[in-house]
Amino acid sequence: MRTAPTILHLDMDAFFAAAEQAAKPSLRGKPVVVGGLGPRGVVATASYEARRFGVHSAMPMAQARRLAPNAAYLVPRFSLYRAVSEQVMDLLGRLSPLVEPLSLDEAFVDLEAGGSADDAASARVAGERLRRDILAVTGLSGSVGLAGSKMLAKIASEQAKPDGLLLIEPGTERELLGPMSVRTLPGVGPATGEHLRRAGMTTVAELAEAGEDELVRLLGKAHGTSLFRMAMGYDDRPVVAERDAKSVSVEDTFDVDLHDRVRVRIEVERLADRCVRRLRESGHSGRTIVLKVRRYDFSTLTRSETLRGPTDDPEVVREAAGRLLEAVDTTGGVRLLGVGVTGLADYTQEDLFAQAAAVERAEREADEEVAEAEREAHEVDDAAGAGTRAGRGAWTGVEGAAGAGTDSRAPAGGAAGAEAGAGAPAVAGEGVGAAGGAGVRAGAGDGAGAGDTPGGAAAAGAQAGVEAGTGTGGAAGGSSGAEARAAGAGAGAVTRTGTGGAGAQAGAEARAGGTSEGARVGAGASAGARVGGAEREALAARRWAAGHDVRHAEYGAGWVQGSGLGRVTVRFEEPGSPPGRVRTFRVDDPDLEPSDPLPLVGQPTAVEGAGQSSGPATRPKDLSPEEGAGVSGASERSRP
DNA sequence: TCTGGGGTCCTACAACAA
DNA sequence: TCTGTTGTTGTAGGACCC
Repeated sequence: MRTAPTILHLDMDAFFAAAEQAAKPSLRGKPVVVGGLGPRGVVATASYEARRFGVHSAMPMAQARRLAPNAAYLVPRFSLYRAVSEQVMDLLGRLSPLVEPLSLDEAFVDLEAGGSADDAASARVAGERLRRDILAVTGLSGSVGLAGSKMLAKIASEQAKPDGLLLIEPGTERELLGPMSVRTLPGVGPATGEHLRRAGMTTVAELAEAGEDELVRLLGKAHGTSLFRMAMGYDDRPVVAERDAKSVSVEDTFDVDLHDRVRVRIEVERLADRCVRRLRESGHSGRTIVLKVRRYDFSTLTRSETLRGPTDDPEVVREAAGRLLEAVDTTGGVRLLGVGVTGLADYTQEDLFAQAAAVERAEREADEEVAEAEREAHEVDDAAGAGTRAGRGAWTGVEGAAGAGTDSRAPAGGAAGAEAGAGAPAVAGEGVGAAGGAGVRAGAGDGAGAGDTPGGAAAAGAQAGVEAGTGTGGAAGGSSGAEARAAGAGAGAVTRTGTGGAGAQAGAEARAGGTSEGARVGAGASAGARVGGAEREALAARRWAAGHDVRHAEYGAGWVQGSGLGRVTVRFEEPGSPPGRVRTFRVDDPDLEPSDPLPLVGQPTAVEGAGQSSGPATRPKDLSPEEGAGVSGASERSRP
């Protein structure tokens, strides 16, 4: 607990919804709801206009639609939010090296550690300048809390919302907290709140009066002790800049409960693969595999298994998850499945036996990937696809070696520069590439005919450090490729699979590798050849998801307002433009393609003293910096 | 009229070892 | 050798957060 209010908490106002409003001029001042649009979706964020109708976070989307039928309903665009978040975090980093992000839109900053403030006056100046800078750089508003502890800074920013700043003078904490609801304190949710209410405690003052022993008796040691300290205004948790991830998990809620045991098993394997992908992207391996099952009645159970050593092998995780599934009764239906990995390590202790099996496994996976490809095709999200960007294959996009082409008779893998390649020219999915040699990275590709099942997709390096890739790209094939990266000397052998035909999975891997080129290859072509009418509709709905950015050859940038019945409706406007006009196209209109989010404001040249900064070239008119600058007066909240 | 996804932390209990 | 205690690990579930 410090004597000066130099811990800052920033919370962006209705972040997702505000970002969408900034990106879409026609939505400014209107109710906007961002969240899952499926039958089981929930609200992630509602704009302040939508909140007036009673819509709030975590509310079922169906309920939100009843309350605010005329609001704009959009799916989240995390790529946009991440980009804005990075800009904001960058600004925070200028205040102090000690920045603790809590989520995309929230962070603590230790102003004292950065030398930006050492008393109330300088902290207030830093907080107000930060709000101005955020507005200038992103066009969005954020609320700032300043206090001598993290807990109070967070409470302060909450009280300051929206678009305000509140500073809590050290020494006034108990007086301030006393009349507040127990639910104000971090860690008191619905269950604990109800527990305390039954014990006759509804305000923070009543918690403090009850005493530590009573709270420990009610809530247990850790929770009781920490709650008592918070009620007393004590909180000396430091701002921690770097936190190691402790687990990685993925989960899916299904639109309709799954009853077929085989299908459940397939979904678990898919999730295991996705989880491993995420695990690898984060540079981790893990030791404990966790399976999560939510049943038809919403009861949730988890089963876990701890391995002898950490792994990032998809086959190992898949098998463990499969074993765990065996022990779960799924009769009645499954609503949600999840696969997670905990006990993370930043190295992989590869099982030598698994390495030996890698090649054989890659072949088997190639077959399985065909089925996977169809599924993934439904999930083509920001992987643009549609075969409009023929070019390098997914893996070659990552590795830089020539490989699968988009022709149905793709020439096989080649080599570029110092990289050696060995490939087998393949016509109908038969082909095996192998490469050897220390430090050599080789690419091998095989092309499959239309609708063909790709054959061999195996490659193995003979020595440590060898990386061999095999990719398969069939123009109409929905074919898949498997890359086997094997190392004889035990140096981090990894097996990977990529789906060339569907684009989605390969795209994800390609992005991880730093290029999105691979994401563009051959998605629509394979999907279109295989899916039926209803599925095609679902695919189009995914591709033209409400709110996503598009570009039309003639009309320029816009966003999807809706799609269905083979049509997609686009509003042509962009962050700096006036509200735009709406036009409707066929979902397969060749002039229309998905595009990346545009910056919310023009890139300013300097942020230093944002009042004098060049400012955005295209600042949204209802988010002028003057509004943000006026924090000290009207928008600041103060306690009576 | 139902209840997402990705996390963290805590508690309880059983098994086991020192 | 048996018993009790304590600490650790694995497992399952719950609460909470954004």
